Order: sequence, then C-alpha cells, then structure tokens
Amino acid sequence: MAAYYDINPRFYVAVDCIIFGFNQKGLSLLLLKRDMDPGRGEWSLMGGFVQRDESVDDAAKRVLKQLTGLTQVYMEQAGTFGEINRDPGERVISVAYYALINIDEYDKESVKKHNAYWVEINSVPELVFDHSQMVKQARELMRKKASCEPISFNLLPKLFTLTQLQNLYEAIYGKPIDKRNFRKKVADMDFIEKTDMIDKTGSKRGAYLYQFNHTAYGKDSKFKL
Amino acid sequence: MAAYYDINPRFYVAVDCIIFGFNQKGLSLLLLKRDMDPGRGEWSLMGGFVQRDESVDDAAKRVLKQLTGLTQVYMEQAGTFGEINRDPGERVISVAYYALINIDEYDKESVKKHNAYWVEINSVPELVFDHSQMVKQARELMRKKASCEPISFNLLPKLFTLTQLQNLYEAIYGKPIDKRNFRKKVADMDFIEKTDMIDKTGSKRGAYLYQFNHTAYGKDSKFKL
DNA sequence: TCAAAAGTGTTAATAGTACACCCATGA
DNA sequence: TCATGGGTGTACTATTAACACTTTTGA
Repeated sequence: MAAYYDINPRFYVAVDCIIFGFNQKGLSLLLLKRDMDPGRGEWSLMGGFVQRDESVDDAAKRVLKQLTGLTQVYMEQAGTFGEINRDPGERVISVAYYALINIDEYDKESVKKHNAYWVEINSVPELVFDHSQMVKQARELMRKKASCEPISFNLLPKLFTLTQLQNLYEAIYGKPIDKRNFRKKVADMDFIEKTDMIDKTGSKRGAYLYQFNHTAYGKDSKFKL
Repeated sequence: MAAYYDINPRFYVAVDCIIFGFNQKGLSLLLLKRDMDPGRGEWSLMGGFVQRDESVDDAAKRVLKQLTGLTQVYMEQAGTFGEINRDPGERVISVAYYALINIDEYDKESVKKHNAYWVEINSVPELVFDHSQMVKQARELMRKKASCEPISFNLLPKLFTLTQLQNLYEAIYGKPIDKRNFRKKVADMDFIEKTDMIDKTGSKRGAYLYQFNHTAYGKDSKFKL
C-alpha cells in the first residue's frame, strides 16, 4: 500500500495572505518589501510554507499571526495556485487566503520588523510571482462575499458610524453609494444595532455609533449591502 | 538560497473531482466504488496525485480525462483540503474541483473499468475521507455560480428544450420554479436562442429546441436564473 | 378521447434607485 | 457665522412572485 503514495512526487506547499485593512483613506493591503531571494526588493504578499504539524488553514493563521500578532482573524481561501513555474526558485504550490483585520489593532513592531507596509488598494504595485493575480481573485471573492454576508465588520472597530460603514462599502465596490438608500437598508437589519454612544472624532456634530450583533444575526437573516 | 526551500517539508498533493451530470432524473455525481486501499469498498470521488510535469489545474483535467475520456470540460476549483489526517494513509493535501459534463457524452468503457457509477445527488452515500465535505462545498459554489453565470449549459446537450433547462435549475436549486416566470427570464436573454427544430422525445406535442450562443454572450450580458 | 407535456399574460408585492434639504457643532 | 459631516422621506422604476387555462398529439 505504501507504493500507492510513494510513486508520486511531493511538493512544497505555501500559503500566501492577502491582508485587507480599512481606514479613512479606504481599503489597503499589508504588503512586504522582500529582503530576501527570490524576488528581493520586490513587493509580495506575506507567505510561508506549510509544515508537517499543521493543517493548511492553520499554516495560514500562523503566517498571519507571525506578521500581525493577531489570532482569531476572519480568513477565507481565495484559491490554490499551482502553475509549474509560478515560483522561479522551486516548484511551490500555494494556497491563497484573504484576511480581514481591523487596521488599528495589530503588532506594529512585528510589521516593521518584517518590512511590511500598508498600501492603498488602488495603488498596489506589481507583485512578485503570481501574487497580483491572487490579489485580484481575492478582491473579487471578498466583494461578492461582503455583499451578501456580514464579513465586512471585521474591517471595522466594534463601534462604528454609518458613515464609516458606507465608506467601507464604497471602497469595496469602488463606487459611490447613495447615503439615504444605504441607511434605509441598514435600518432594516436588526442585527446592526444603534447604540446611544456618539463618536465625535469624525465630525463636530458627532455621529451615533453602531455595532454588529453576532447573536442576533442568524442564518435566516437577510444581508445585502 | 536553496536553504530557503529545503528546510520545509514537502507533501503529496492530490486533486479530487466532483463530476456533475444531469438527466431526466436530475443531477448526479460520478462516483467510484474504491477497489483499493485506503478506503476499499467505500465510495469516493475520482482523484489522483499531482505530478511534476503538470500544474494543479492540469492534473485535475488529466484525472477527469482518465475517467471520462473528456477534454475541454468546464471545471472550477472548489477549495483545498489540508487537514493533517484527512487521508489516513499518508499526509495528502487535496485540491477539489467540480466539473460539469454532458451525461450522454463520455467514455462508458472507461467509467466501467474504473468501477464508477452515476449516483443521484440526493442519494449520495457517505464518502471516504473528507469527500462528502468537498461535495457539499462544490454544490454550493456551483449553485451560486450557475445562478449568475451561464455555466449550466455544460450539463445539457447543445440543443435543449426549455423544460430541460428548467428541470436542470430546479435540480440545482432543489426547489420548483414557476414555468411562466422562468420562460419570461429566458426570453429576455438574447443569447439563449430558439431554433426552428423540435424535440419529440420528451412529449407527444414536441418542444422547440434552444441553444446557448457563446458569441452573443458578452461580459456585459445579464444572466440570472 | 384522454393523458401528458408545451406554451402563454396579467397583476400584486417587493426591492432598488434617484434625488435635496435641514441640523448640530467647533473652530 | 460658517464649514463640515450627520441625518432624514418620497416618488419612480425594475424585478420578482403568484397564479390557470388552452394547445397539440400519440397511444
């Protein structure tokens, strides 16, 4: 039975992370300026190799934690990239994941140490290997998912204003949204709760803070933004 | 630089195919009754190991061709499965693909030789390893994609009746669809063309045959069924 | 003649889109 | 006092959903 497996080749398997963050300026990706070969000096995604003692999903979590210090992050597979020469150094099969993190909560020391920077999503330079393609694919998947499932809240602080939420969706879709229509939809979703707290950092008048209630959101809930 | 790679382990990488077919009775999957270990006697997806001289996508195409004799088949990744013990025999990382084929056009000899059978999708037994999970995931992805992109025509003959098309969507969604509403939508899509041919096999009266016009379908076309 | 599938329109409900002004506040 | 972002409602359009009968023909 051993032969059943042994006659086949084995491959390095990597994970690469498309890390989304959101701030006033819009969506950004956390990218590395590589200080090692292959691809030295070029921009790339944060990646790493799958190890024996971890699942592929766990490898992605580990790699993300390595860079950001974060655990419990929302991640989704964005596809597996297996072209023979995608990595010029060696044959590597890579599984891409996208992660949505709160841009205010991560280990800045670690990011600095890794030579990583936030890059606005519309100014992302050409990346090494097939990483640009991974980004493109991840963006599309994220957009689709964010339109019908409440994953976008992972990019916001626990308490957020409706303007922030709208800005986020404008960044995700890359186009403006009508304020009144947007707020009407939000008002129809009971699991996006208005609090009695007010944020004064964004405006003089102040805006009500809202929160996403995970418990109130059931699988029967409708979400469409 | 070699060390950059060498310190990492390598893995067997497999592909597994969720092969959809459609006939009068609805959607079916082409499944193998395994005559080899591991999992002898159990039902499984058709799979195979990625080789050095092929991309992962190409491996999936090769494996599909091996079983069905078909090339040029519509295939999509359904996800990568990388749990440590998902295959009890050895650590194998598997990339799942779903394929949509015309159930009337495949190599029946080859299928017989591989001990493969069409199983109605609602009667699929428990499968080996994590294959049941792969099927579940593939079904959901396929459903979503079929609802907004014209991939379903891969499951039909070139010429089909509207009843066939409707039955197909009822099978995909697992629920009945109103005939008049369905036909109204189809009529609005110029790239689903009525021919002057009539199919008499499905009814005494006969029904017009339609065809999907790939050329007429552009990326600006709207598709929603 | 009848069983079985093909074909055909209208109405109601819902969801989506377009659009402009007043409010509260700190500088 | 004024610049800035916060907040609100209505009319129109498009899409979706519900619903029943006539036609054709081979057995």
